[in-house]
Amino acid sequence: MPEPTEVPSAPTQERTGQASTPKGERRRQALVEAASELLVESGFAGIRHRAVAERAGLPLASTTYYFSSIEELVERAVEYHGRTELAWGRDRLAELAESGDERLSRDELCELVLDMLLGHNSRDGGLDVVLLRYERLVGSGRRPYLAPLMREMGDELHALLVEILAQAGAPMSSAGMTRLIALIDGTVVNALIEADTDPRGAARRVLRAELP
Amino acid sequence: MPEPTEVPSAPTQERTGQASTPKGERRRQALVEAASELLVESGFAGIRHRAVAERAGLPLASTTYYFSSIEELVERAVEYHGRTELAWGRDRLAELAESGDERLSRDELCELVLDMLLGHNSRDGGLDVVLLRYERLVGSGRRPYLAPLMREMGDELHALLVEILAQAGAPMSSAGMTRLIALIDGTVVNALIEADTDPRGAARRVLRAELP
DNA sequence: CCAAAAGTGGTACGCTAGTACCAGATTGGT
DNA sequence: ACCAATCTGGTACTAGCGTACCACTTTTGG
Repeated sequence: MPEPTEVPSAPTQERTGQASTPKGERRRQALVEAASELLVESGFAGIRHRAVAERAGLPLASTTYYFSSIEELVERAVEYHGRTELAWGRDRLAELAESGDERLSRDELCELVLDMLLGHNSRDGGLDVVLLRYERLVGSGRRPYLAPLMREMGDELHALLVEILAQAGAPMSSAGMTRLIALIDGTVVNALIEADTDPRGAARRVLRAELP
Repeated sequence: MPEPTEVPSAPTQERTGQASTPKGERRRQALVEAASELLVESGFAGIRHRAVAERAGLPLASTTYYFSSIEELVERAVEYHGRTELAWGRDRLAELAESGDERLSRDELCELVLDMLLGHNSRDGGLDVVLLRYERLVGSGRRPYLAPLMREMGDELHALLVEILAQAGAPMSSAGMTRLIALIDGTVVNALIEADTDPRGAARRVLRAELP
C-alpha cells in the first residue's frame, strides 16, 4: 500500500465499469475486440496489457485505464467472443427455419453441429483453432469469476443445438444432448492429447455414429 | 550465439541425458520427483527452475545442470507421474486377479474406473486434483514433444481398463472403451467449465448409466 | 465559457522467469 | 595418488510481465 489517503481524481479503483464518453466507449470496445482476437489466437496467455494495446493501436496505459485488472479484460473478451459465436449459430438456425421445406442433408447437419462445438473456423483452420478452444474451456476452470458466464453461454449453446436438431428433423432430448456434447468434447480432448492432426475428423466420425 | 568456439568442458548442451555418478543420479531423480509433485499441485506452470530446486532442496543451478531446458524437465516429470499412476493401476488389477472368485461389486468397479481416469487421489481431494489432471491433458496439446509419451501412456491406460473390466466380469470392446473414455472425459471437462464442485460425481452418474 | 471530469500516453518500478557463468569441491578410473 | 571429468552453488544477466505514476489534452455539463 503506497499512499492510502491520496487518489485525488484517479478512477483507477472501482469506477472502471464503463467509459462515459463516446470516444472512450469506442476505445474500450476496441480493447475488448483486440483481447478477443488474442484469446482466439493464443489463448488466455495471449491477453496481456502490451499485446492488447498494440493490437488495438492504443497506448499501454489505456488498458489499465479502462479495465481495473487483467481479469476484467479477460472476462470481457471471453464474453464478447462467446456471444459472437452464439449469434453466428442463431443466424444459422434462422436460415434453417427460413429455407422451410428443403431439409439439411445428414452430412450438412453433422458439419453444422461440429461448427457449433468446435468453432466454425475449424473447418479449414485445423489444429490450432480447436486446441485453443479447448484450452479456453479447461482454462475457465482456473478462473472462477468466469464460471457464471461460461455456464450461461454453455446453456445457450445447448439449447441452440437442441433447436437446430429439431429443425433439421433429428430431434434429441436435452439429456441426450448433454451426453452428445460430452462425447464430442471428450473425443476432441483425446485427439488433442495424442497430437492428432485432425480432431474435427475424429469428432465427425463419432458424431456420425451417434446421429440416427 | 555467445562464443561458438569455446565450451571447454561444459556439458551444458547435448549430454544432459543422464548423470554419470550415483550421487548425481540421485539428485537428478530428486529433481524429477520434485517437478512431478509440482505438476500435480500446480500444473505445468508450477514446474519452474526455482520452485523445483527449492522443493528438492537443491541449488537453482542444479536444474540447468541436469536438464538442458525446462521442457526436458517437464517431460521427465510427466513421464514419472504417468508411470507411477499406471503402476498403481496394475497393482489394482493384480489384486483383482489374485482375489479370484470373489467379484467386485458394480459400485466398486465404477470407483476403480474413476480412479484410473480421474486420478485415485480425486476420491477426497475434490476439485483441484481433477482440474489439474485435465489441464495437464489439454496442456499436452501445446507441447508436441510430449505427444509420443502421452500416446504411449494413453494406450497403456486403455489396455489396462479393458483388462480390468474383463477381470471384473464386465468385458468391453476396445472401441467401446475408447468411446467410454471420451464420454467420461467430456463429462468432466464440462463439469469443470461450469465450476461444478463435484466433477467425479458427474462422471460417476454417466459411468453408472453406461456400465451394464 | 469555463472549471471539472474524463481521457491520453510516455515512462518507470518491482517482480519473476529462464538461463548463463565460473571458481571451487568432489569423485572415479588408471 | 593424481588428474581430468563431474558436480556444486552462489550470482548475475536479460526479458517480459502487471501495474503505477503524472503531466498533459480533450470533452462535457451547468
